[in-house]
Amino acid sequence: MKRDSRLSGVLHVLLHMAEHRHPVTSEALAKAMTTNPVVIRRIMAGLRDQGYVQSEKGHGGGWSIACDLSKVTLRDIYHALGDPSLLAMGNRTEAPGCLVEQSVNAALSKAFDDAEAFLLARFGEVTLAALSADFHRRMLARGGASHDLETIHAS
Amino acid sequence: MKRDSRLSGVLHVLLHMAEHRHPVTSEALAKAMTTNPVVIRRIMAGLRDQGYVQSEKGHGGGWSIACDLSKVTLRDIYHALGDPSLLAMGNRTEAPGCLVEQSVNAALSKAFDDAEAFLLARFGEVTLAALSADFHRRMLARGGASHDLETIHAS
DNA sequence: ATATCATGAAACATATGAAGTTACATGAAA
DNA sequence: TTTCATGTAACTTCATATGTTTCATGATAT
Repeated sequence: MKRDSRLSGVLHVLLHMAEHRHPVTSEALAKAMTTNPVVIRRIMAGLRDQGYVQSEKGHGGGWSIACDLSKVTLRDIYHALGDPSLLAMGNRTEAPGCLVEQSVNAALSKAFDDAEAFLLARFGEVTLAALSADFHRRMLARGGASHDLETIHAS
Repeated sequence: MKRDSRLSGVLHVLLHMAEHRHPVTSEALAKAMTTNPVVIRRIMAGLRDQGYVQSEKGHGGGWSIACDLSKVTLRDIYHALGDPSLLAMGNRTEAPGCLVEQSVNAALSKAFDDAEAFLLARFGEVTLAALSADFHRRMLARGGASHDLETIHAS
């Protein structure tokens, strides 16, 4: 299965935005992500609706953080993306008449549901602030280079 | 993401086969699964290679169980299918130069890897015999109807 | 022998959804 | 009023599970 990388992408964007005082345009973010500005706007739409980020039009416009990074977890961001599928596997039929398939579904569903709950719980343990802090640690370890988005991505 | 239902499908097939003494044809299995015989052969190929089932050509041919159901787990079957993706999500880039993305990847990869290990562990706890036993319990609860594949799926 | 049955495998079609792209309307700032 | 940036719709592209057709291979029954 082709993997959904929206969560990965949106986190990347958020952490870059956190390094900027001023709004960052979709175009600048897209360049850093090697993608298209519309893709950025698309994955940011849900976060804007939830108030995690805000967008401004016109000169000096762009995206900026609108929340306390220490209060928002990966799970919150996941929900803001619209709860995309976590698992690549699923049951063949949801409400089968066949008793065999009911047994199979029961066993698999339990495992699937538990795995999803497990993953969501993990997401809930990680705040955006923790991610950002980890980034700053890596930055220092590498020699404390610039926080600038373009500089980071130039390497 | 569209979900992969091969594991679900192959388990359904195996449990039906377990109810038959004689080989079951791909066509009969396909009819029960409302799919195509070639699809059956395709998902069974890996299991045959691993020796969990065997196939015979010609009159009276078809598929039959070739293993001890109490010794084979869902995890074994999963591997026989070729280790398909378990998670629908993944990192945007595997080996990013960007330190921000490295932080994101590190956090997500840990959660993803743990969730996969969790799910595989669950699979490893369930034997085919346990699934079959669960089916028989459901059968008795419903009044102990026929084990016949066609009868089961006629309902 | 040969007709029939069943698998094995290749080739192709279909469907779904993420990702990428284009185009244009909306609205804010210089 | 020109420029910039987002908002949104529509479209293309791509990957992959699933479905289908076709024919070769081999086993069994008559």
